Amino acid sequence: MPELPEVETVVRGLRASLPGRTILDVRLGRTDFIDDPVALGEQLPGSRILGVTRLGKFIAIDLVPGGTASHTSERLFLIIHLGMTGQLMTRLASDPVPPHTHVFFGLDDGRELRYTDVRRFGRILLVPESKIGMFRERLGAEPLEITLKEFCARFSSRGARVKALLLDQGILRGVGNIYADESLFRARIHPARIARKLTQTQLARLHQSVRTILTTAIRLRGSSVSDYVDSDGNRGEFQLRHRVYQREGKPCVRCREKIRRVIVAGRSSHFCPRCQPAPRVRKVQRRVNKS
DNA sequence: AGCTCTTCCTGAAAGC
DNA sequence: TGCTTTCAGGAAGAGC
Repeated sequence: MPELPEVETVVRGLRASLPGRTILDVRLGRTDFIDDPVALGEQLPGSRILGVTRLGKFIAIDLVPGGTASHTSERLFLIIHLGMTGQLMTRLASDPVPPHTHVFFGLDDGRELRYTDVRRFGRILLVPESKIGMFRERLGAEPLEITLKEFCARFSSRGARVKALLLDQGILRGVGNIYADESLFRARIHPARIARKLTQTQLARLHQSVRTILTTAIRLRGSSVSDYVDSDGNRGEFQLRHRVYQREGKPCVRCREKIRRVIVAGRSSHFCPRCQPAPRVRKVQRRVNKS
């Protein structure tokens, strides 16, 4: 599923071929995941693409309005979240259309930017430049930019499980289930540990592990475990390097113990019980029946 | 306030 | 074999 490395790979692909193009038209299929579908058709045709950037797991396409709205409108950001099964690809308008393709942006070079999403957990919205600051403020820090000091500040005061905090987009933006589990394994921290009980050494290890895992995953163009493909339709390769994610019952690469899966923060969490020791639980007094 | 659980959706895979 | 059930997950919203 698309997390930071996958979204970064898509963004790099789009950045290579979209800037300078003009959106000619917008065609919509199902729209229940689009904040304001009417606005897409009204505001996008005629607009020119300036650039493509990533904000956490969001793709931001920077546009200059050029259509009927150009005399009033400021710059605009087309924001796309891929959810779980979303795919954003450029194709020739004449290419066959895969099922569950719900949005088509016709371009001035004979191609289309297409959004396909089986489960429609994704999201599409338009944000005017004047409000992009507000949008950005609700997101946490970029995991590849945050300093150790700031990282510790965001974790060491919290009573939630470390896994829940890694997934919280208001703390770090871009980490999802795969990279949370892989980072925790690398840092040798159990996903159910309470964040404020982690030592400085453990937090430092986690900070560095998140960076290492994400950087490596970007280099391998993301993890393709189900539907993920990049903007050219190619799969990633980081799934071949997964140490715990979806490896339940298989031997730990470090100690051979069987990888386990438990639910933490409502999410499947994969870990090695030997390398990532469980948090100490106050033993419940067990009353022994004496008679 | 802070944290966890539930809900949305579909198709693949497991279960019977 | 074929039908039914379960499971996956991002993030909003409900619940505790």
